[in-house]
Amino acid sequence: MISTRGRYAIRVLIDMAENDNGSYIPLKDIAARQGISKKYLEIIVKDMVAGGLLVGASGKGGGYKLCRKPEDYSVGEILDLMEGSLATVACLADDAEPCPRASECQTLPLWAEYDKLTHDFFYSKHLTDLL
Amino acid sequence: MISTRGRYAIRVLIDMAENDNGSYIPLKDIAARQGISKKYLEIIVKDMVAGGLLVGASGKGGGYKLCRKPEDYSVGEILDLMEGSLATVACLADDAEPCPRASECQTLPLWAEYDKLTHDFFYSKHLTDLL
DNA sequence: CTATTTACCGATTGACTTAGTAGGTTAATG
DNA sequence: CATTAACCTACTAAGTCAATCGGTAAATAG
Repeated sequence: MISTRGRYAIRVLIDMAENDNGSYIPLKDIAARQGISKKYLEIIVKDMVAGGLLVGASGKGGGYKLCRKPEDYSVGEILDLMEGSLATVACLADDAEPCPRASECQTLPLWAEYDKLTHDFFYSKHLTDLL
Repeated sequence: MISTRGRYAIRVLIDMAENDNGSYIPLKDIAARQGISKKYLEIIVKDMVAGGLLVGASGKGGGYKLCRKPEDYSVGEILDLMEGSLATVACLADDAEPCPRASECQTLPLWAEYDKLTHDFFYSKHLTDLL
């Protein structure tokens, strides 16, 4: 299941792409339009800045701004960043400690195949596909 | 992420298919072969019986037995039963209360497309593909 | 210079889920 | 009738999720 972190991140990016006038957009406006708690969005948006999806600017006239063209954001990248991992099973996560059963595991190929399907699907979708 | 409930259920079925000699297999044997706590497997296997994946028999000489041919078990059915739902987002789960934003939601088609991909993938895989 | 706006930051919380464990009772058979 | 095995209810420790609370730092408009 995709959590609110990933889902809200995508909604924020869509909102920003559709309301982009070149200047910074205050989070307050995005939260109001999307009907999401501004306080909670702060946490999410902070991680998006850290992950290079957005740039922020403090003070009056500040807010957040996209730092790429909408077609250069893939959904897969957004979800990987916000969800930590899209891996189907723990042993296929990037930071997984090697599973001792891996060589004899009869289900691993199944999960690996599904993981590839998932990866290819989400990385083939871009922000522009959602506008 | 697929939890142990779904993963162990598949392993149990694989184990039973590979060690099928026509009679009932005690859970103790499966747990020992798979290196999984028998007590925990009890919970999982109980749900598998309730879901029509297995039949159980009490008493001496009892245990569990497959109730179909291995090719008639789809991975999708197993996971749907054990994980409750394979839905990517809550609003696409079978028991979901309708989302008021659904008609205007710009991401719903994305999740729906991915859900279909997931469903088709797992229902196309059968127990025989894992032996 | 100062009031306002806005991002940024850390800690906490309540509800829920996960992966088990503990301790039995019932059913069947050799 | 002793043994084996399924079946059943309850509990728990740890972790995650979706927030909320109460601030501090930075930038600008007037």
